Amino acid sequence: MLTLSHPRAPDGHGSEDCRAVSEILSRIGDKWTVLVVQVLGRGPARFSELRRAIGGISQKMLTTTLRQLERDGLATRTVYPTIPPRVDYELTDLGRALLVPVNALGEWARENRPRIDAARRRFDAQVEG
Amino acid sequence: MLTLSHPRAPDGHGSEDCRAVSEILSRIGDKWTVLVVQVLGRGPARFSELRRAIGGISQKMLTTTLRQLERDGLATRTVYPTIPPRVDYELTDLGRALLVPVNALGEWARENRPRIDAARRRFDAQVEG
DNA sequence: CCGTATCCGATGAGATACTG
DNA sequence: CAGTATCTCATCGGATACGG
Repeated sequence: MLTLSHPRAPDGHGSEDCRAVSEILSRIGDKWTVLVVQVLGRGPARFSELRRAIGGISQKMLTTTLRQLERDGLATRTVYPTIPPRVDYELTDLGRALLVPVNALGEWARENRPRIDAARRRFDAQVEG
Repeated sequence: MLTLSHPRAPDGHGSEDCRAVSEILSRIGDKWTVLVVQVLGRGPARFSELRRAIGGISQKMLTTTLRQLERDGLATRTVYPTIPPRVDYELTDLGRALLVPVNALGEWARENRPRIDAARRRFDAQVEG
């Protein structure tokens, strides 16, 4: 199932795969996407709930981020034509699947953040000196 | 014990952790960082090798990306004062550790890209219609 | 309540030219 | 070969105002 046309890569990662990682990361690596996905990971939520749960996000960016998630099939948008209007957002199966590797990365970030911070301080001290 | 339904965060992820994911993703979610990390994952390489291995990166961006990796303690920079000069870059243990969750995300991207593309086509068709 | 439209500053990133 | 400096353009994201 896995074609290994390139003998170079250590364990089956072709260079197309590298581009794939890069693209998905550029896609979800913006300021708000993963935060929204993680909040939605706790269950469906409406617009204003999301906005409150994520502190500091502007209305514009929340809308934009949610539209992108919808477009990519990671979340669904359900409109209840009541007055006042109510809109629910919910992760799709695809969105929930994404949460797995994202949380793995989160775990890594949480564990290694002190090391990164220390490295930065060392580097900046060197440069300044 | 954990319930599967609505209530709280599934397994002990506080909101600080969410921010941590977000920050690390914003850090490595730029256009070139993961590509460079993945190439370095195959072993040490010098500047021009990296540049060739990654097609399309400008000299400026490669330098910038490598400096950030160095600053964050993810890669080392070794200068050989020969003529012409030679500079080797290599992943640190921290950098290699990062490769694990990044590759997991890459695996997800590779597996689900067709689904994302299909969702996008559906969405765009709707909007246009 | 849930958006869209617009303006604007900050950052990202390519092209090019120059140095040790 | 490896890197810096500068210019330029595109995109990101916040603030604000308005509409259904």
